Amino acid sequence: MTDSPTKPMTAEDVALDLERAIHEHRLIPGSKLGEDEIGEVYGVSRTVVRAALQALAHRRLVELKRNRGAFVAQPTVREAREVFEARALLEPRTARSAAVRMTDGDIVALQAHIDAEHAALHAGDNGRALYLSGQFHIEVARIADQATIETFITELIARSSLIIALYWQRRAALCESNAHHALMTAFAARDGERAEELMKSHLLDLVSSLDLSSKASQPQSLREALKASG
Amino acid sequence: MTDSPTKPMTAEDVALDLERAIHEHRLIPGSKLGEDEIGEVYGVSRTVVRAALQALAHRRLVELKRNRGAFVAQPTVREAREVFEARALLEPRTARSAAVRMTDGDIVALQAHIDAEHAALHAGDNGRALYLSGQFHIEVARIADQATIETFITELIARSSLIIALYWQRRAALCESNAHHALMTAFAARDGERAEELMKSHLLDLVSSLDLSSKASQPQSLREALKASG
DNA sequence: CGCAACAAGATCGTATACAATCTCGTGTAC
DNA sequence: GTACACGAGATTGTATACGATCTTGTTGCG
Repeated sequence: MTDSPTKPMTAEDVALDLERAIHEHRLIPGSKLGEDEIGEVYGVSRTVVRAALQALAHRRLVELKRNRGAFVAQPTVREAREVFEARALLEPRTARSAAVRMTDGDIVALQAHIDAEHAALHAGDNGRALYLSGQFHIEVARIADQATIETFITELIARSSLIIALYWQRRAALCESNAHHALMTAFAARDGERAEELMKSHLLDLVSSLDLSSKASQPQSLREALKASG
Repeated sequence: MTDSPTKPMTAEDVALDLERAIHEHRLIPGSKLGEDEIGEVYGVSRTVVRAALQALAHRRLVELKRNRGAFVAQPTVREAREVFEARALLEPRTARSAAVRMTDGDIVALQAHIDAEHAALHAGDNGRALYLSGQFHIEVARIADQATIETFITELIARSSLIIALYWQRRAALCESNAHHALMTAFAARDGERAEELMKSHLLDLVSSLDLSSKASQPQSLREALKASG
């Protein structure tokens, strides 16, 4: 089990790993992503690192500043509202389609997903719990069998993770527990109408758990944030 | 006006130019996009060409095949259906928002857009007319003031152009003329409800103008197509 | 003492070179 | 005559090298 001759990772591998790290809040918004640094970590050249960063930039997960480098994106309040507007347009109808097409196997898989989320939560691994709660939404889109919409939702979920990192205010519990469980009952009953409504309220709850008062924290740059605290 | 000392284009410039060419059907689905060839055309190195192609690949406009190169994407029948499903979810509600927020200036600009489309059509420039008809939808999204949704719609419009290139059957007239004009009347009246309904029917009309009988033409590769004709 | 100009270091942008893989034509065996 | 195997050519994948730009510490002037 030597790890020295690890076969070279491709750009997509690096992008996926970075995306996971961002999703789990191991990389926080604003973090600098130096090309040499990442290349050294994964044992690849800057060429593939750049490709990975460009891919993430296109998904709006990192921001590329010319001659300055790549940073984990910091969605503005406006972008946060837009992301949840888009989710409100896409996800409820997708949940309805999923409810109709849902197989028994899908239900088992979804329930296992929720269980894993709870397990991570009880283990104190909030990052992983947050990641899994996002994956739940993506699973629903997959079951709805709409790959294009699934791609959009996947991007919106990832951006939502950044938004939560920046604007979360209710630190009590991860919102999902109840909402996702309620959705499961609608799925089990193949009740598309109810699934659509539940998803709609779930998204509204999510938005209301954020602090999007416009004037609030948008630390455009680390320097800005430090200035303010000084 | 010498063009020899043209300053070097950036990757995004190349990507935009290629996207326009695809959108105007100057590049048809399946076309090979050789890196050296493109680099020579735009006077840039393969490095920037690769970045441009990767950007287009992420927008699903080109397909990257490992060790084989980049090709203009050939959406399958299934992808075609999915694209219009997604548009059906996003565009009607967006048209409603646009109608409410519409300013007099917006209306003038939109009307000018339609006029340009008709002019291109009468000039026989079908490619440009198709491009402009797509831009109309994007303009609506811009007026709705939802940048995130606008990004999605922009991608869907571009993919729709590929789908039209592959599956168009009514060659009579570009579908837009009437539908877009009708939308304008709803916009002028700030009638969001009507704009939403009109956009919905417009998209349904679009789908019904395609030949999506599953077994039909999907020339996976140029070679396949030529084999069949031989 | 504060501020602006300058220079050294670091990081990114682009081009080029080399290695890996695939395509396709040629030759040989059956 | 057909089919398979081999090799030359071409194309992509990756790494490295060099130039441009930005950051930052220092120095000199006001």
